[in-house]
Amino acid sequence: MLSASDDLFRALADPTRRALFERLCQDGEQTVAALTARAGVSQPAVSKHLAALKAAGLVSDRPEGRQTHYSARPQALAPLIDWTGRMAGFWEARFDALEDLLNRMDQ
Amino acid sequence: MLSASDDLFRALADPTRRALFERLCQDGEQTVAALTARAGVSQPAVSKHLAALKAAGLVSDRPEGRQTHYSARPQALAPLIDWTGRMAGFWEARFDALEDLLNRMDQ
DNA sequence: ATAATTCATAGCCAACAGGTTATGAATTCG
DNA sequence: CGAATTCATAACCTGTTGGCTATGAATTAT
Repeated sequence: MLSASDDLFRALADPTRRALFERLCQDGEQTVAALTARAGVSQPAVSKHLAALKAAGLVSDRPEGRQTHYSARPQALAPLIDWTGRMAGFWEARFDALEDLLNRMDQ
Repeated sequence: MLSASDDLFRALADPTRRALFERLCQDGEQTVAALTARAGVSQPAVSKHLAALKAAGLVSDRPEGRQTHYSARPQALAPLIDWTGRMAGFWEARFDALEDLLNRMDQ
């Protein structure tokens, strides 16, 4: 059962990758060089992380001359938001059921 | 910069672990044996996953005799929800700024 | 034309993650 | 007490991951 959002969860699991995505969300489009300058890892490492983010749909790239501009695609977070919502939803549902039960016991 | 929610993201990265958490959210408290029955992996594997989930605060355990009951703690998802909110927030802010700029250019 | 810049890919390596079987501790049943 | 059950831990193996350096392709600057 390989969900499509599997890539999403896995992509966000790495702190370096999350930091890259955060920067793109905050500051908008950036070149690889700009991202590398603050990433704390080598340029090839950054490129690989960006490839992973792209595979998960979290970023898109815009080649222009010899540089590549990357930008965030926060829409890609939707499955994650859905999932957390479902989990919280299940929780509420079970909580409501308990409340119901307690109410009935009260009578 | 090792964030506390690092464990959280990493814990949710594994599909087997997510499935365990989902089951606990849906069906409530479960023993290790019950979880193992549907996990598709061995009992020790399940125990290890549960330990990881517990380390991330996603589940709590309740030892009772020779069995251990696990249950979900969806509150632990809060940092994740916060984070996605911030990312979307940054996005909106930048979007609004762009809209603003376009409006001003329009005049 | 030559040199420099920007990025992606290849190749390598150490560390980690997820799986297994084996085992042991604690509890419960006969 | 002895046997069986339930779970966690240990020991081990393998594939993956994240990092690096080296390199090459493509573009831009001199």
